[in-house]
Amino acid sequence: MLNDIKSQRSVGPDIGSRLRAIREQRGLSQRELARRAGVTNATISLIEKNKSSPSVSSLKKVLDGIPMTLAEFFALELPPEEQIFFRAGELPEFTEEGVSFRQLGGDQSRQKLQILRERYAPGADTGETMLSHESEEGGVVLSGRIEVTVGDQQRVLGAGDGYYFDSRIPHRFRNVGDEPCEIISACAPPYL
Amino acid sequence: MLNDIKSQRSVGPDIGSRLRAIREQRGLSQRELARRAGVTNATISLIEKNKSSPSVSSLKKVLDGIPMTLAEFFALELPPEEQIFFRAGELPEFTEEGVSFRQLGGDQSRQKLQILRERYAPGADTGETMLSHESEEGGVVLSGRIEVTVGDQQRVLGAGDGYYFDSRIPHRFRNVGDEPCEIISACAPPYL
DNA sequence: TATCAGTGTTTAATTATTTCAACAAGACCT
DNA sequence: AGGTCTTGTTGAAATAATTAAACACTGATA
Repeated sequence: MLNDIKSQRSVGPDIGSRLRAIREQRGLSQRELARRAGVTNATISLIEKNKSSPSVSSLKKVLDGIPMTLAEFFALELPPEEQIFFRAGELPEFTEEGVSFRQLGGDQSRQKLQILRERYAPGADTGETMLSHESEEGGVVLSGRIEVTVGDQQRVLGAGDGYYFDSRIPHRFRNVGDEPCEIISACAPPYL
Repeated sequence: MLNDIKSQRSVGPDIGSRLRAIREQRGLSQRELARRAGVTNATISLIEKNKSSPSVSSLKKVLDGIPMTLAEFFALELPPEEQIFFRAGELPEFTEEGVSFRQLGGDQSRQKLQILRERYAPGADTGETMLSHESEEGGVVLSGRIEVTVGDQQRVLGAGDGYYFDSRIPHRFRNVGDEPCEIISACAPPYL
């Protein structure tokens, strides 16, 4: 390599910008992060400028100083949005306090399976009293961001992320973003 | 480094085992993967035996030959107990003749509900012999176009369209477009 | 048996990364 | 102004990763 790793063959993902963004977001200087990570500040500088592609073990040391796992770090490169085109559906729609449901298959009372296309307006919430029913349910987030609480676990899911749990565990959905969140979910047996 | 990266300071996560497991699962030899990735077989061997910690750019090259993203690779951390949340790249994937399935919720044999993200390559087909099983199933098309045959009914669905039927009725899915088709589907009880 | 094609491993040479140390620019204080 | 912090960057030396080529092993075939 001469000077810039990109001068060769545009090799390597843009690790540098991501690391810099994360570091700056946490208010750490290159030297401070280097100290916590047990590397030199030069290493941080070179990585951030994409002048070297760190070994996995080096990158792990750096991330330990943040701290952040390798999985979390690389998860940030996931597709920004799902490319989905919707045409006007024939699905019946039920709206209630910022949450709209459109359901596949007309009569849910005679079905084993309930499939919904859910839309949460910004700030919409299934409510402070947690939901709980005799089912199992799961879903995939299409767009937006939603905070899912299941028992004592809580995470914010984005496009492409999913969930699956026993519906008897108290749960709650809340759109914590500033844009609507769309989910395709399934529940068996149906929850009315 | 002297001989073994672990002789130094037990540095680095166990990248080697993970890479080896993935490679063997796909039925690739070290040399074949090396050829696809544009590296030498020695590199693969050393990485798998944790005798070298690959640079991120090298690891990316290797994963491109599988193919798999860095995020997916590092997201492959085994569920400690019951897994509720799934990151986008984290879902286990099964591919067969142009159709790939990624499933929410690890163990389908103990679940009431099976939720899949399905991807049909252009021309992919569930087969001339119609499917039939004791379930009910439905889904929503995210992108692409797919011809769905259920009993004596047949339709081509596009993005946003959906379906729901009794799985005992013989059915078949076929990508009649020239681009991949993605579907989120659900089935209860699971069809193995 | 001999041979061929495949596998994974190992060593020396090459190439890349990391360190050590110095440098330049900016902010802040006296 | 001059100090004195801090910041991020860069060059030469030290260290680690990658390659190229050979090795040893397995199973299939003639």
